[in-house]
Amino acid sequence: MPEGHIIHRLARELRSTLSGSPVSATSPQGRFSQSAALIDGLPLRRADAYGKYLFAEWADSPGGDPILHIHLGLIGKLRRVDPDSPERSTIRLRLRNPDVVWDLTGPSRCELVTPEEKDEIVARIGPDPLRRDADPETFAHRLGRTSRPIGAVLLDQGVVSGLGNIFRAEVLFLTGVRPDRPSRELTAEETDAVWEESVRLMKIGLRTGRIITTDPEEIGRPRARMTRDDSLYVYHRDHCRRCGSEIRTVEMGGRPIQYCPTCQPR
DNA sequence: CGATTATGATTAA
DNA sequence: TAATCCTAATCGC
Repeated sequence: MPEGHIIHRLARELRSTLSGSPVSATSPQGRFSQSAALIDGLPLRRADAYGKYLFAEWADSPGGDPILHIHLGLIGKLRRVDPDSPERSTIRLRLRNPDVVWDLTGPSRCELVTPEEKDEIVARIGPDPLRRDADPETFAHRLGRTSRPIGAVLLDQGVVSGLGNIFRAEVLFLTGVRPDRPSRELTAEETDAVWEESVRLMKIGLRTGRIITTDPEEIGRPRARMTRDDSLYVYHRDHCRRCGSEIRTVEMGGRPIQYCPTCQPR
């Protein structure tokens, strides 16, 4: 159940824990056995995140270097587990080196791709606020091209990649934009603000490993000591964390989004 | 113990 | 829009 910041953290952790020695790859569940065999015993060359898409590239393969593409979807998990933990039947992929074990369960995508296929995937998705090479102008351009509500557009990974249901609600709260505003009718200032808030919030997520969008000054305690009730303004709340107004929920982009009718005027 | 829910996205209709 | 995929924690009875 991750948004982009979690995928970036996973890429970083895969790099730091799996580099340096050959990695064994197995599929206790069986569904990925054939592909796992193709990367079994290879060294990790690199691991990167683009939005919610994770790529692990392997070296020294006789048949061209394969790239493992993972997308966790809504329920997928990639977690570091105790090296002695049992091989449960839901583990699609287990990666192991002399020190650590990683288990992948419930992914919506787990496949080997070629470098060309990876490039196609990356080319298809919009800029990722967590990447240095992200281009805000591409984001602005794609926002201006559609009349769909901004709330739906922020979930469209072809427009901006890495935002999920929590970040989109909180970004719109912090920029004072109602989710039902037609995307192309946002002012240039609002569009800039939506991008900048996405960058700022996701960086905090990357640093802390949690989605924390509230201002520590406003809340009166540091982020490290915030409870669930402190950390968000509108997502899954009954009342606005800032003004106390009753939060409204509407369906947008196929999923519920919350907003504050007071802090987010039309 | 079955139903529901969850930070997602693709495919079909 | 709806159906579908996949897992696991939590909820309601």
